[in-house]
Amino acid sequence: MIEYARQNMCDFYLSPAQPAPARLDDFNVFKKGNATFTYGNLYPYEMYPEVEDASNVYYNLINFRDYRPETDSWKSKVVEDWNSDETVAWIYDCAITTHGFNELDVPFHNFRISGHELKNKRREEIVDMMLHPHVDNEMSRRIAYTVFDRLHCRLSEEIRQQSVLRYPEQQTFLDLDCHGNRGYHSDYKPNDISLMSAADSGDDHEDVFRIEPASPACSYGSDGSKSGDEDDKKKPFKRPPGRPKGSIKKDKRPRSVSVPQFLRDLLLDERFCPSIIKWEDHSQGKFRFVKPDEVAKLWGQMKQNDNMTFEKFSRAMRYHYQHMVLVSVPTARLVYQFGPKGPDFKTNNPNFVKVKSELENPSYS
DNA sequence: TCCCAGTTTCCTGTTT
DNA sequence: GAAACAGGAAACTGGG
Repeated sequence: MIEYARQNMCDFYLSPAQPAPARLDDFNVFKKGNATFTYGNLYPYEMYPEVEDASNVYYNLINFRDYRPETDSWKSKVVEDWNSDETVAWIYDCAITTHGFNELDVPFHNFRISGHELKNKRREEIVDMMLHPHVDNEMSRRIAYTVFDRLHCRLSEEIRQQSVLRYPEQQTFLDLDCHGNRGYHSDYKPNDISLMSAADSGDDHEDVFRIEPASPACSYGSDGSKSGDEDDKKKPFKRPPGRPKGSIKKDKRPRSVSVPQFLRDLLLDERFCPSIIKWEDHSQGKFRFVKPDEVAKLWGQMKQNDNMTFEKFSRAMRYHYQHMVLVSVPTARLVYQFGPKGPDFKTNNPNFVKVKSELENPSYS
């Protein structure tokens, strides 16, 4: 039916030569007179009770006119090299084919951009692009999050493949795929590459965390000096403070995400908020660690550092007090606050509180 | 080469 | 007493 509408009705009633308002009128006339059945099939009322006119269908049909997902050339290219057609085709494959979203809910025309532009979009920018006046905001946000995640999974995979080609003997955090993280035994799947997006430089630390306690080359005392006396042999290996020497320099990569950005990303991600971290007072940027060790573990996972603890992580957080990126919240334990120089943490749904319609239609969440 | 920002580790002391 | 917090110190990295 959709195909029929796209190929016939749309072409007939929505001539490209006509100005948009006229075409919308035509479509409404068409809908009222003849095509209620079609309209009902495109937007089943039980799923979209808020849809009361044909404009939604109209706008999306318009989108289809501009959009021809015929190409699959994106499959053999890196995101960076996609042209606008390939970007749109990938969006279709990702959102519709793979994740089963309704094709009429995706404003494809907003995604007629190059892969280079797409990969530089932030999560909220993707959300903005996905928003459409005639599509439910929560639905758009859900699609956008899916698209964003899949995009960064793909980018991660591209980097991983390049990394394997360049350093086949080395294992980096990028070996963590999008469906589970090697060595991470938790219910949480930190597959949101936004959390890792710019963390490529983190793999410079990979050697850091591979120091074996028995390694003669690493027999440093706690004061950082070499020592080989009996006491040190008895004591378990104690890593000296700071980053050990010997990290291999590689290609220049973007600087890692900072601790405040990492926290912000967790708080804006439904998979982590409110299960392990949540907003205490979103208007003030206050948040609470629900499972501080899990957050630290995620940070360590991202940094390829199995030794990360909340104690160390919180020290990194406290470092940001001095620049007012974070501010302390006295008296409240495990509660911190973004400062005036902190990252943008705006969201219209802190802690992902279910809206009424979602509660009434749990199958749609 | 130097400096700075950011991070990690260790540590001591304080507060809850 | 344990956990959380605060912050100094040192060592390191990447970037300007």
